[in-house]
Amino acid sequence: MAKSGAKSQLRSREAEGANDTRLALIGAAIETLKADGFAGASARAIAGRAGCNQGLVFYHFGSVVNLLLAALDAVSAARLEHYGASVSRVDSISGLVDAAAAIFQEDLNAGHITVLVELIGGASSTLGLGPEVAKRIAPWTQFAQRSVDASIADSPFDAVIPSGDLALAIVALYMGLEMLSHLDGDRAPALALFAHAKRLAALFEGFGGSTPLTAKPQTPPDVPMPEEAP
Amino acid sequence: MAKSGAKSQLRSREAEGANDTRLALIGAAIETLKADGFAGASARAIAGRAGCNQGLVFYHFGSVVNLLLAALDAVSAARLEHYGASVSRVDSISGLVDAAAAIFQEDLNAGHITVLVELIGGASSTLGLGPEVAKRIAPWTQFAQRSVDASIADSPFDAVIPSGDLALAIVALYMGLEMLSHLDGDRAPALALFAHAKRLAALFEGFGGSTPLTAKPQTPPDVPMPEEAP
DNA sequence: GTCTATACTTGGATAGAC
DNA sequence: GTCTATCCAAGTATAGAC
Repeated sequence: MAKSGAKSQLRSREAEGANDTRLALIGAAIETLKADGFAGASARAIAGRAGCNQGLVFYHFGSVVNLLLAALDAVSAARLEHYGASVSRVDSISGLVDAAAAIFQEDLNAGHITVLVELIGGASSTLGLGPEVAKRIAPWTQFAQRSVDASIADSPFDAVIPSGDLALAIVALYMGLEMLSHLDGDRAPALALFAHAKRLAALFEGFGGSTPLTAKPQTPPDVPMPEEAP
Repeated sequence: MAKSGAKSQLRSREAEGANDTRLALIGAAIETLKADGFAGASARAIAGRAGCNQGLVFYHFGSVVNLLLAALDAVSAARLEHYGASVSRVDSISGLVDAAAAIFQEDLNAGHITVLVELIGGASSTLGLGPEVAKRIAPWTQFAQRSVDASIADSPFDAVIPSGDLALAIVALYMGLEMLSHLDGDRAPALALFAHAKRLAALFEGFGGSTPLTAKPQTPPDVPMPEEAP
């Protein structure tokens, strides 16, 4: 953040400016993690991107790692809110796959998952980071499990695999696809998987007997999703 | 590597010693990537673990990144050879799942995949590393595809999802499960997934009609696997 | 709150002795 | 081929001026 031009005489204005730099640093930390990874996310690189001084990282967050965790918090909160909105009106497997495909494409293009993946990788080198990151991933798997429960409860699916284990697999697959797609810059194969998943979902719905095999069921939501965790 | 004690007078002995340090450095690089991640894999840390001087990293490999890539080559070669031996006598889906479960447990306990995952994460921060890592992952997905082809060709599976896309998903899931298990130190949920996969495989074999639903087919290999890529 | 300046540490890489 | 010594760049973190 540049100097605040004219000196502000109101406490509220000063606090506002301080909050602006906090947000600017968090945003810059997110972008730096996406572009340069954990190893490249230094206080200097982040502050440079935010347009402010390097020392402010330590003034506002105490350490670089704390800033990175604040960045993860921000990404996690924003994405979970968006996921909830997308999935709230889904109550079929193929509908869930549709929503997941759209969400995944967004995440892939914007690099949201990269933030998560880089911090997991960085957790190996920074003492104490692992548990903090794990704490922030839990809501993702919980959300996945709730979504699976809501749209699969009455299908034959939950008989063969518990929703908790399926949620873990979904999150793992999500992260793995992000890594591979990000690595060779080719998003097409990962997106193709969702097309296959949709076909499989239609197949399962056919076995369930509730919906035809080819048609895409767009039933109105009669069972609202539970509220998001705060 | 410690000093070679008595001075060796044979060229072959000297070359032997040099190769020993090369191997020691590669082994130490692998262990350092597992323990301290990409960000912690410095020339000093690796050489310290190998018991030799830091300068030898640059003498033998030119740069730290080159040593890390050599480490990935070593892990990749060793694991692919082992995978090939495990899968070579498999020609059913449930047999493949059995082999994959055993292999995954080994990889998880030994941390073999961590080497791969850390290098992918590090590729974001080091210019030019990405393509080199991608080049070394290709054999893994190719192997997965060949294995899927060999044991699934006559099942209804390949009608709904091409083996190439399925192979990508398997590798992605493999890496994602490694990351999550490594993060919170709990391997049980990932391993539970393989039990579910086995049940699913038996289900598919039942639909295929070629094998009974509960029995594990252990037919001798009549179609040898193709040779490994060099 | 923000900036400049600086102390301290670690890491990549090279030169030269043995 | 290996080691010691060293240079230089980059990073974390703090102190003090504004």
